[in-house]
Amino acid sequence: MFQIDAMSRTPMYEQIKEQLEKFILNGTIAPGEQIPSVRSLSLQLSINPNTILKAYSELDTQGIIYSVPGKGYFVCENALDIVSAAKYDKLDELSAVLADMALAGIPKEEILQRVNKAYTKHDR
Amino acid sequence: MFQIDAMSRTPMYEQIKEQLEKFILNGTIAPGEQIPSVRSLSLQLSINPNTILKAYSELDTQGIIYSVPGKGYFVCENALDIVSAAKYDKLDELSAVLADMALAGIPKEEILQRVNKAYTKHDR
Amino acid sequence: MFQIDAMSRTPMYEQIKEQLEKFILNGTIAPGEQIPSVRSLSLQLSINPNTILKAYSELDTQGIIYSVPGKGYFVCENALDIVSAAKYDKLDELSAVLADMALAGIPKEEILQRVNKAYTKHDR
Amino acid sequence: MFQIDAMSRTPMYEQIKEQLEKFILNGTIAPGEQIPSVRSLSLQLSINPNTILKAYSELDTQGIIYSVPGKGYFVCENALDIVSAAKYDKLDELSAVLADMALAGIPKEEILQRVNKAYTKHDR
DNA sequence: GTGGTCTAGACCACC
DNA sequence: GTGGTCTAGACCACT
Repeated sequence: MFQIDAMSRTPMYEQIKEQLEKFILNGTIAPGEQIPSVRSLSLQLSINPNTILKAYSELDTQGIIYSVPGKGYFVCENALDIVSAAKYDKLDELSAVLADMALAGIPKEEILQRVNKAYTKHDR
Repeated sequence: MFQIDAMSRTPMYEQIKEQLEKFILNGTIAPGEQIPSVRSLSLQLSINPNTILKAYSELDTQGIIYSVPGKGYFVCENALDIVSAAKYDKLDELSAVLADMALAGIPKEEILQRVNKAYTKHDR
Repeated sequence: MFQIDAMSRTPMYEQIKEQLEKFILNGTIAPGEQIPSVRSLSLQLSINPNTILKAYSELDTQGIIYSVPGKGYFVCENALDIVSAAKYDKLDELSAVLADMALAGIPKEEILQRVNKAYTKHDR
Repeated sequence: MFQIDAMSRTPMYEQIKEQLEKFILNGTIAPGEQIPSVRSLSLQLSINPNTILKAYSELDTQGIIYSVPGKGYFVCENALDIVSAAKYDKLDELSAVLADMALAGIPKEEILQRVNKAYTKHDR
């Protein structure tokens, strides 16, 4: 389920956060559901438990998951809203990237094609 | 001309690189032209000269600028092509971001609006 | 009667202890009276019996309740005094919190209002 | 300056957070000022650097301090507001404690005396 | 079994 | 020198 690239320059704990957010968005993990325990995921990915814990506790701080000590981590009921809102916050960043690309002479059609691809994939 | 945000988590030398690339793309600095010296820029931004040097030498490695010992740094003739090509390489990254946003339920119109804005600004 | 919040970061057994102490203070449960059995309470709250047992045995150690093997747990005669004394011990902690709030610029009136509210509610 | 009680049940990193917030509130450390480096504080308190880092990065997340990699941690300009707001959020918790104490028969005068003490100390 | 705190030590990036 | 990531392993509290 989870897949980590240890060579990537984006930290492992960030990769875990991103993937879990993705799983929440696409419904692989539903609100209220329990997520893999720190230990089990650390074994599965052959990663140190502390790394998993860091990812989980940051998601906890953001209100996306919550911990029940002795039982495990669970997805918050309003997790979907929070994750979506976070993505909205990245729109300005997107605008900056687009402006760069426009400046670099990347044709508008190239961009639009990518947009369409992203949104038709979602329709399925 | 250059502006650095010390609070940002993107390294200062990266910020310098990005800004210089932008200046090359929008024609503020033309190919063959000399760019600010390491010392002058370090004074202007009150930044350690080593930080400027790191940015410049990476741009040098990429073939975007070149150094003439004793005179300074100059923009390569084919700098524009190289910078543009680098932006093209970021298209796949863009696709990934777009897919995320589609999944997050951000309306396609919102994206298209941003695309149009970026490209009309460029028309000027 | 008892209500447990599994999402809270305060342990369940602590919540049970606090609630039972509250019931003793406000007279819902009188000294000498029997309290819910470990098994029945565990069923009612859908909680592991060990959790209930831990709460009860700590209250036992404190001299607030006592167990009669084969019959159940009962409230000690002097339970009220012991619980009250425990609350007195928290006064210093309260002072520290108040000092913090004073430092944070919370107006004294705001505090006094809360004090009055707590004590008028008690008059009822 | 900082003092940690390793025996306390409140985690060391929490103690560090609390003390730093206190220093910000009482003006010992002003907004914009640099705070002790992770390493220096770890040496001074004979505590592992990771423990300091955990405290600092949580304060970073809360927007109370910010890090400039390679330079150190600094107090945010609006740190005072954020810390004060956090204390306000604890008012409801205070109300609950007060209600408990009222129920326990602690005389109102005892409470008022503590309130006055906290607020006259602040007047100095 | 679960999460959570802490330690000791390594390595990297940035300044 | 600074912060930041990651590992390995210990110990505690909760269920």
